Amino acid sequence: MIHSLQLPFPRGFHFEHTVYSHGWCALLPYRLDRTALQLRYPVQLSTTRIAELRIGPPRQSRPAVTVEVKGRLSEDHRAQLTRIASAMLHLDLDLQPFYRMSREDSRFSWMAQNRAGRMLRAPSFFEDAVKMLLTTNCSWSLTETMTSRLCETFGTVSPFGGHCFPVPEAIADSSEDVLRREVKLGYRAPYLLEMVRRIVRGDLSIEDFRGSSLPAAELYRELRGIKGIGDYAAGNLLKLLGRFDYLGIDSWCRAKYAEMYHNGNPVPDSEIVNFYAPFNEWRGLVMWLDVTRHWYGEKFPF
DNA sequence: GCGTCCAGGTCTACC
DNA sequence: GGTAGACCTGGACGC
Repeated sequence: MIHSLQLPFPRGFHFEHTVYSHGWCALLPYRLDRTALQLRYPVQLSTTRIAELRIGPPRQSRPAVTVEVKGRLSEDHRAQLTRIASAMLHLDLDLQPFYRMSREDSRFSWMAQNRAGRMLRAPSFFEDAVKMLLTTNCSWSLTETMTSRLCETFGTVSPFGGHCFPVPEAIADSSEDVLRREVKLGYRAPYLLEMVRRIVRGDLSIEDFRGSSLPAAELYRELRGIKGIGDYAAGNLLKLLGRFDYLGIDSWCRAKYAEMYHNGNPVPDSEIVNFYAPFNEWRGLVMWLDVTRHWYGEKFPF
């Protein structure tokens, strides 16, 4: 049975630019119908019940958000799914101050004009953190493969196809050997295992990062305290929390910046940091949009 | 077919 | 606090 959800969309929301804001839409359990521009995601409502969220192109300026689930949908589950869809699209992020700032600089005013900057997230910060760990020191195709194998090995089978993203408990009961041999995480295996076991023990309240009022520097320090999360991963996880104080520079950003501003000649990170420093608390977002600007004029790569 | 390099890094030991 | 070296995987590339 198909149910529709009503979400509170902020002014200036852009569905397509949110979906394609970075690579998350290409990682399971997200499934993207590129022709219809419909994003699907299986949500485990209980041990025996799974719903599929379907977020589609705008109708009357608002994306159509529907849920397919066998049978009736309780009010509690409807509210839960509404919260999840809202969290995925990061609808509570106010980008108006960022757009006002970008309009003041002709080099970056396109960001406001394109309503860019809202980044797709996972339903949980746990999933964001795991996926970020799996982007470190490898090609994008390997990130896709590792994520798929993680879902297939530990996630519940969805009646709508594929698997759900695993809960920490499912991975915590496993072993480093399984994570290395079957999921092929390599040296990331002990990092993931330590993270999920800390969560299960109650030593790491990972979902508290979302909605935290702590200063960005404090959140950054906490994230760096998770094994396997370094400067790059912590900086980019902060972006998924709506904090853009850190750049999260990786080799791809480095190369793109060098190509855009130095004819491809490598520059030290300190120069990139200085270049975006005037944008203060928005500098991480300005950098990311700047180095991905060609996506908006040409074609999104995912 | 085989060896090497490296990609959307991080940790640890050492200085 | 700065840096060298080790670390998994898998695709690209040269031979």
